[in-house]
Amino acid sequence: MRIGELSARTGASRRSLRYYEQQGLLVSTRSPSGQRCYNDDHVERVALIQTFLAAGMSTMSIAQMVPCMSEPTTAKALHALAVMNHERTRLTSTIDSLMAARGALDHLIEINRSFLANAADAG
Amino acid sequence: MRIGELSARTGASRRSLRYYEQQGLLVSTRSPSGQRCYNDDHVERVALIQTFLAAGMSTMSIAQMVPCMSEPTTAKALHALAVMNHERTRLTSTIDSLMAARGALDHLIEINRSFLANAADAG
DNA sequence: CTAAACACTCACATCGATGTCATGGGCAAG
DNA sequence: CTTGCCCATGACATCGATGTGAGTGTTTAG
Repeated sequence: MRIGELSARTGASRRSLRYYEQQGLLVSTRSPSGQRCYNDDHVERVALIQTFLAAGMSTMSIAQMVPCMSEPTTAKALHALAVMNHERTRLTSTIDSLMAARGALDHLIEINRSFLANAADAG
Repeated sequence: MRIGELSARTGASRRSLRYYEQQGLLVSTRSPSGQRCYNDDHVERVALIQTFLAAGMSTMSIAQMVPCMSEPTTAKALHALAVMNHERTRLTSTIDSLMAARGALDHLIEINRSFLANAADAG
């Protein structure tokens, strides 16, 4: 399939797909005229990229974790593992932050409800 | 206290503190010469702001949720409540995304470990 | 009094993923 | 051949919180 179809299937814009390739997250074969060709595996790969990007990872981290431009090497795998552990730690602490924020928000919501109840009584 | 001390106590830069004020997240009284004066309550307030910013909320949302520039009104409280519920939904779905990403990451880590184990056997 | 440390405002720079526009080639249907 | 749609590349724009630097006034310690 060409880029338009991959875009439609994944929800990623054509612009983004080209960007992912430029950043080494995605490879494509090219037709004789230079157009990008993809297969079903690429749909899954883009989904993974989207999952990671949505989690706030940078394209550089993703490229290091899930190389696609070169053969896997022991050295690269070790580096990838280090990056993955780092990102995992970051993810977990971000999740904690978000849960803390949600707790604070719940508290505020409660306060706000009380204020509105009092206002209703008074008014 | 002046801005330097508030910065030291909260970890927010002076630049950020002035920005929060400009965005309506923080108020300060001014000394005759124009310097900002804060009290202990401001330390807590900045902590709350940091919690929300770290959760990816915008200063505008925070300003709507926790107004400090004007008297609370029923209308404003209703608006604040709407924003809070919206942010809460967003937070929850972001947390879900992060946990999904962490799951995907764990899967990759496992694959990577297997690869390294095989490489060690072969090498 | 003086020097150091702090504060003020204003303006410009930064980062990263993505949007958008310009310009031009590729290909199928009429 | 032409019209219309898809694709290619490259350059510039965007957003929001924060960094940074210039130029100037303020407070405090010696």
